[in-house]
Amino acid sequence: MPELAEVEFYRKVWDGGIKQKVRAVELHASKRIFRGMDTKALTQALTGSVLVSSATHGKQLLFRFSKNGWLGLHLGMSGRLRIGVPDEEAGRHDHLVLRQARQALIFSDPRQFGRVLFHQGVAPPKWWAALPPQILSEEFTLTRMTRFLSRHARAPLKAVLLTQRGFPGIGNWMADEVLWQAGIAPACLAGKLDAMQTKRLFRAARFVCRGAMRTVGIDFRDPPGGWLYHRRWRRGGICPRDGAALRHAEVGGRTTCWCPSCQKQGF
DNA sequence: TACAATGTTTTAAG
DNA sequence: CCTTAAAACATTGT
Repeated sequence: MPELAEVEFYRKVWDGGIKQKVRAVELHASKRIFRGMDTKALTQALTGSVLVSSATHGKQLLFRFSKNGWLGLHLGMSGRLRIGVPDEEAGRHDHLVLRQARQALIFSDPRQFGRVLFHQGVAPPKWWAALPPQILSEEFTLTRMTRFLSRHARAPLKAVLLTQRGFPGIGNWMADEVLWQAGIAPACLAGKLDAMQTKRLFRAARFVCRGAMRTVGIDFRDPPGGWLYHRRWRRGGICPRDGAALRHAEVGGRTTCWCPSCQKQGF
């Protein structure tokens, strides 16, 4: 499920536990979300520590704890964060539970495509520091985006937009939304855009991120009215802009929805 | 039953 | 070494 704005929403869910001590850590150590990490070290370090702050970067979540603990989470396809009562019994998919006096912070992920990372140190983990510029930041420039497109010139734009090194936070529905708002077909190759289309893509990427953050990112409400989002799931949907029948097909390895009449192939 | 699901990683091929 | 495409991952729901 979670893309940029959904991740931001879930971050705020756990913020209810800020400034409070973690009394106990419960986790399903053998589950895939803990692959390659030391769950004993995580348990040891977080037990008795205090949740200090949280941040998101694209689809990445980082929770900072006292005693130099840094908990990184990725929600994958089906992950979500929620708050439970302090002694809530962990369900089958509740793979990580941080128990505090007033509530339990719960990470559940049925499909386990998500991931848990843990780092102990004064500085933030290096994988966090190495993340590419966020789309809504100053460092995400037209020049940078253009360079990224040219490096993937022979791939369809849909696939390029899903690449987290270039467009951190963009997922399946946001990629379709960006392309629809830019008026460019998803199968158009990234190297085929002219300067005007490139600029439209850049503006659409930022506009969609901002609009999602101001709606989904606040309280999980739907994205702004008039967006493709509201029509893309049903078969038989029509384009909000010109009323043409929307098309669905697999592009760049993912189910894709677009308007064949107002989204143009490059030349 | 079989397939698809708002995602990444690994593997293989070009 | 770089880019691209496809399969794999685990579970649920249609």
